[in-house]
This record gives sequence, structure tokens and C-alpha cells, in this order.
Amino acid sequence: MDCCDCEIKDQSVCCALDPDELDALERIGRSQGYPAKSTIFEQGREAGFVYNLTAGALRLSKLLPDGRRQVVGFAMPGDFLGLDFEPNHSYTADALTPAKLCQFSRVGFSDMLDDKPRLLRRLMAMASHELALAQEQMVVLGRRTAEEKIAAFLVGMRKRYARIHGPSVHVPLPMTRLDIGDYLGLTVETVSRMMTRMAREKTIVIVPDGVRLLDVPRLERLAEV
Amino acid sequence: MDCCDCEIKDQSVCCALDPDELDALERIGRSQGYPAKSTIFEQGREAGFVYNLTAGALRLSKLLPDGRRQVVGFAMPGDFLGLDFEPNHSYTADALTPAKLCQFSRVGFSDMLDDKPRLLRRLMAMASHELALAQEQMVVLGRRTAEEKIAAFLVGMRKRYARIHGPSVHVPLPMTRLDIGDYLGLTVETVSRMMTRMAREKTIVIVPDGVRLLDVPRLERLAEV
DNA sequence: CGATACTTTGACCGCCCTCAAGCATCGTGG
DNA sequence: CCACGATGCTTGAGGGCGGTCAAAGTATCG
Repeated sequence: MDCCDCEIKDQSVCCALDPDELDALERIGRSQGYPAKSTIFEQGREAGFVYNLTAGALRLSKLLPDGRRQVVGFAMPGDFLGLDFEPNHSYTADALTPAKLCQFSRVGFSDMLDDKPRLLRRLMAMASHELALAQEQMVVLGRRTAEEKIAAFLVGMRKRYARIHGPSVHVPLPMTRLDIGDYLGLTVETVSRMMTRMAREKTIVIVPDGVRLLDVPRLERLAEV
Repeated sequence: MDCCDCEIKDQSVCCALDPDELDALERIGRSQGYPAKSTIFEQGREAGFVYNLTAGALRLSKLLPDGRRQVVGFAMPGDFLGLDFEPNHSYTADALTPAKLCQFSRVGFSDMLDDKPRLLRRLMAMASHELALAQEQMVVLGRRTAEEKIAAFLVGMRKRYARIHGPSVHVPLPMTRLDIGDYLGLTVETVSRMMTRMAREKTIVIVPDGVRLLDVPRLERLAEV
């Protein structure tokens, strides 16, 4: 694990740290790979670690006792897991693709926060941003139609990939239709129907690993604030 | 404005501060009253201040261009507004009852955060908690039926009042049915119908300023995680 | 008291869910 | 290399929950 050589250190919490502080961080953490479909941690379990995702994509989901599921987010490289400093995980994190995470013991990381106010500021900024995204997602879940939900999802995913790989109309979708449905409060069938319809109307093209956006303005109009 | 005498200083950000630090806070802020139905700040406007609610209740809502509305939360005494450090407000805050808020210039408050790490830690904890609540609300919006939504709302409101006034089966509802609907992703009519039904089934009693919960276990079962 | 805003109730409808079946795509082992 | 089972995706038919529209009832406040 070499934080100074990390590809996405400028996108993650680490960007708040000097080289020598990165060294300190390196000492309390370790990088670990996870295969696709593996679980990083489970809802309800004790939260002994916090994580920084450096490669791959994760699904963050909450399960109701009767099996209904709500996906509360998808994590991408640079995202930090464990912003909620509660003793138990409030959701499950699963790898959608092979993933790499830096993991830090909660207490060690928390001690470090006391020493490095810039790190805390950075984490606070990330939490604020997450909160804003969560509130935006509330609008999507509460007040948008199925078509608008899909549009908002695709535009949102495009924006997130743009931060990492630069803007492109090609949007990879590592999650299944079921995952998308559970994220948007829809069923698989509705997600599939809507995407097929958008493809028929030449708004998007469905490709093996995701979609290609043909009519971005139309999608943005459907998703607009 | 006398922070040391503040009734809810133990519930709000301020609890992270020593008496002399409270003095410093007092110098950069001022307390202000707002009448019911007045607007504290509006979605999209420049965010020049952050606020600490000390009395009353607020509605925090996002408006879509076509008039659809999503209430992203209700603020109660002790809640902090402006955790999202973005330059513009992402939602509108309206007073549901006469309200009192301490207001601080964003830059002044931000400078203070750099000096007082304990204040920042406290704010971070509040942001984390807000994020957890927002994710819980996603489950409600995305995966629960109308009846479950109402139950979750009532149980949640009861819990919040308990933090301030102690536990009670009497739950005041300062917001309208329309507000509740916009919070839960329902229409006024559905909210009204569900509450009338719950009253008919003797699960609740509707009183002038809110509800009285008769069958808390049943409501908690409906709302359970 | 009259205007206004909020709540309730009823009738009807449509969006999305449910259930069911068929198709496509993989990874695996014989 | 192909058979196959598993997983995921698509499509169709039908139904129900919650939305829409309309109107009457009820606080609230000048």
C-alpha cells in the first residue's frame, strides 16, 4: 500500500493530507482486494473499520425484515464508507465488480481525526455532499415518475463517471436492473420496460455493459431539478 | 442573546463548547424570531448564514419547476441548518410555528470551526446522524406502503419529541396534511384517508394539534426496520 | 361573520406492480 | 466443446394501490 502513488488520492479523503501525513495514514491502514459479488460489511454488524474505495464499484443497501430492499447508494472510487460514526453498520456493502479498498480501524482513524483538523474538514465536506445527494434522491423517490427516475439515474451516473474518467456518453452500469429498481423504488420489470422504451425512442442505446446516451438534453430535461 | 442560558444548548452544536467559547460564539451570531409561515431562507438563494434552531419547528422543502414539492425534513429545536456548505441553499426553510434561530455568518462560523476542533467534531457527528436519517427516509419513500409511511412518520415524530420533552403518546403535528404528504411521497387525500382509517381502527386519535398514539406497538411493527 | 385555508370523503382512473413465461448470457463441468 | 443450470433481462396480461378530480365539511382569523 503506497498512498503517495494512489491513483485516486486527489479524489478521496486523502487529498487533505501532506506526504508525511499520508505516511501516518498508511501505517494505520491496509489495502485489500474484494472479488465481485463479495460482501465488504453487513447491515447490523459491528463497524470496526472505515473504508476508502480506490477501485471498483459497490452497492450500499438496506434490507427490510420481509425482504424488501432499498439501495441507498452506489460507491465509486474515491468514496468513503463509514461517515456515519455509529457503532453498527446501517447498510450492507457489496462489491459489484472486483474492488479495492483501504481499510482503517475506526478508533485509529478517529484518533487521527483529532490530530489532523484538515482531514476532519475534508471528511465533513464529504459528509455534507453525501447529505445533499441523499436529499436530492428523496425528491427522486418521492416525487418523480418512473421515466424521470430512470433519466435522473442515468444522468447522475454519467456525472459521477465524468469526475473520474472525464465526460462521455458511454455510461457503464455494473449493477443489475434489480439493483437499479431497488435504488429508484421501482420493480425490475418497470426499469426494463422504461429502458427498452427509451432505446426504442432513440434516447439511449443499450450496450452489453451499460448504456450509451444519445439524447442527453432530453434526459436532463426529464431529470431537471 | 445569552448562550449560557440557552434552554437547548445541550441538544445543539453548542454543547461542544466551554463557557468562554460560547462567549466567542455569541459575538459572531445573533438570535432572531420568525413568525409562523415566514421563510427563513429560500432554495437557490446565496447561503450567507448558518442557523441553529432554538425554538419552534421548520419545514425544509425542495420545489420542482413544475410545482411538485418534496419535504426533505422537519427541523426541531437543537437542529442545525447549513450543514451542507454549498454556496447556495439547496432547499427552502419555512417556519411552521413561531420560531427562534441563532444565526451566524458562514465565514465567521467557518473560521471558528478552524479554531475549535471539538465544534467541528460535534458538527460532523450531527451531519453523520442527518445522513443516517436521510438514508432511512429513502427506505420509507422507496419501499413502504402508504400505511407504513404514515406509521413510520408518527413513530419518528414521537421519537424526536421524546428527545426534547420526554416520551409521550401525544404527538403534536405543527405541519399540514399536505406537508406530511410531501414528506412521504403521498397526496393530501391519501394522508387524510390513512389517518382517518387508523383512527377508526383505534390505532390513533386525531386531536386538534396533532395525534395521540393508542397502539404504539402496532405502529412500530408497521414502521419497523 | 365572511373569507380563506385546511381536512375529509367519494367516485373514478391510471401508473406501476404482480404474476407468468420466454429469451439471452454466462460460467462450469462432463 | 457443448450441455446445462443459474442468473439476469425482456415482454405480456391483468389487477390494485394510490393519484386525480370534485365537492362538502371545518377550523382559523381578520
